[in-house]
Amino acid sequence: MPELPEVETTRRGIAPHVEGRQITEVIVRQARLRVPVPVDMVERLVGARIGALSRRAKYLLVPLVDSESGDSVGTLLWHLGMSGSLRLARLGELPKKHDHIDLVLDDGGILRYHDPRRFGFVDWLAEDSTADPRLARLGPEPLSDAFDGGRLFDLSRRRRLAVKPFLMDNAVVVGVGNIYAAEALFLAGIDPRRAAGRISRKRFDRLAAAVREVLAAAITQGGTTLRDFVGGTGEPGYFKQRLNVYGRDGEPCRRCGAELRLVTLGQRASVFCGQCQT
DNA sequence: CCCGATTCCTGTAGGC
DNA sequence: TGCCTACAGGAATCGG
Repeated sequence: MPELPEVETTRRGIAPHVEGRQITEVIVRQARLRVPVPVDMVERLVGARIGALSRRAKYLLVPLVDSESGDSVGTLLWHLGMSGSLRLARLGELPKKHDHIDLVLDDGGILRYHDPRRFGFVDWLAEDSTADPRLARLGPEPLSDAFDGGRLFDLSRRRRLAVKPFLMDNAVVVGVGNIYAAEALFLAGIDPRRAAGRISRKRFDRLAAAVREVLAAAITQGGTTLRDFVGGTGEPGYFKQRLNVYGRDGEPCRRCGAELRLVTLGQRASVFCGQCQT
């Protein structure tokens, strides 16, 4: 499911094919997504040109400029939810079930949004996208210098929340969902149930490094495909075979052989090794 | 402020 | 075999 590495994989996959292209037609087959598709999105997009794609947290940002003047006309804020994917199709390629939105481009390409569970959305941001509250409240990018063990330590003092939901809080650090939180905690040797406020600075340094390591490795592998995630050019991600704990409860720990345990933290399944993670 | 619970959605897995 | 239920989960929101 799309966490940061999957969104980044999508961005890299589609960017070369959509940047600089003009949108000639927009087809919305299902407007009832997590956030309803803005009613005026079609008229705003048709004729506009796509600028340089970027990513913030798990959001894909698609800037649009006026084809004539080059002036910014706004930005699409796209979230893939848990089952969404954006991929390239060719003109004439028939939509399948759950292909909710097509952006038809002037070279015959189609940017096609597919989302069976409709937890994703696309919304319209006017000129100054940083003012949007969904972006303004976000913590630092995990692969930036602003994220480190010191930040985790400072924000966690006197907090009794378990470290796993703490790490998944977007105000702490963005882009870390259930899969990569579990994997990073395994790599750092930290029990996901441990209260965030009772973890040392040294162990948070290890955790921050583990978050960076697992996200960078997942991006290299094209993300994690559990069921149906595909990158921008339609290929699955290959990080699943590198997973140490996520989805492996009852199976042996790859490090020590102990049976991996399953607990619920913050209403999320959390798998860990009771031997390796303390 | 902190944190747990609830909500949205649908395909799939598991139980009986 | 087929029906039913539980579960998957990001993030906004609510309530204690």
